[in-house]
Amino acid sequence: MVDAFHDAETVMAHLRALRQELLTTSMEPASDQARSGLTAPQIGLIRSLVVEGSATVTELARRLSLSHSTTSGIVDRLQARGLVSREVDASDRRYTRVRVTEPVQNYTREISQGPYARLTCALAEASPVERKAVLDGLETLRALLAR
Amino acid sequence: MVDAFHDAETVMAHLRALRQELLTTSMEPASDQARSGLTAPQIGLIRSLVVEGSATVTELARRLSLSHSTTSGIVDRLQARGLVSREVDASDRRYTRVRVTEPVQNYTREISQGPYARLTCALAEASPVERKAVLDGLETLRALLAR
DNA sequence: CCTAGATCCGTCGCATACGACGCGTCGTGC
DNA sequence: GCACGACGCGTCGTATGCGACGGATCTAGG
Repeated sequence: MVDAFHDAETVMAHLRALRQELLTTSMEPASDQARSGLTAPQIGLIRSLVVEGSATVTELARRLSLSHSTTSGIVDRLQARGLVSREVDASDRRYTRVRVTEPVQNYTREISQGPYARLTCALAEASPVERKAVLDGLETLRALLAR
Repeated sequence: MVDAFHDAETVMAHLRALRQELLTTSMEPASDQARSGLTAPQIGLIRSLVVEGSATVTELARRLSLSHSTTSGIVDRLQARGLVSREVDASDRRYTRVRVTEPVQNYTREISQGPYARLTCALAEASPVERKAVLDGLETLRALLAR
């Protein structure tokens, strides 16, 4: 039991540090993201629209594992910049389809290597054993919490 | 290298989901935290003060792996509730020592099993192999990013 | 003594992130 | 037809989280 407590602290410290490195500090200097002034969540949302197609706000929230209100706020700011658009569905007026505007559609293909360049590079240089350890660890942790 | 890209998406999805489950939704129904109305970061800060002793704002930020401004904000809200106090150091007036107020000092000992009860329980029920997988995975991921 | 640098702190603006609430819209049952 | 629940959406209030800035304070060098 004492070990579990200590391990919990260790896990939380790891997760906090990872979050900082990947979600907020994920933008490398002189990268596309830094130049465009977009944040990681914003790029993730645009990428989802380009790769998986346009969707409603609730669908986007599900894709990004975010709440509906958070997603709505991100769409707000992207819409204010003219990067995405909202259109009310004609057949069912409850739905609002979110689309990427045309100029972005093309540009995004170039940077579509993803907002997680830092993480992607790190994983590319990792050995198969290391990669497996990372994925197994995260899957195991989530499985433990789901019990 | 396409694999690295796919793995990066998987890792990010895991981290997002874990963050939601542990950092924000970590408060179980009818737990001490839910009753007190405190958030996980707030409890973590108080716990650090009780377990590791009073400290300055910068020291607290280092302990919690947070930025100084974020930590200052958390202290602000705890101070507004009368749970912690700020005292200017007499010898060096630049420093502000943050302390837990007396009523909290005693109460906190009871709930000092940690704000991560959910995670602690999950780890306690995990097999040694599972625990090792979790810790190895997180350590490997951080080592990869530090390269 | 006193200027320069270093250090700590608080604050600001912004972007996430959540739950709760209310509004409009669609289907269903009466 | 029509009330009523279900659903999607936007908004509000609040908390976290960051970088950047400026103010106050100590310390070292002249």
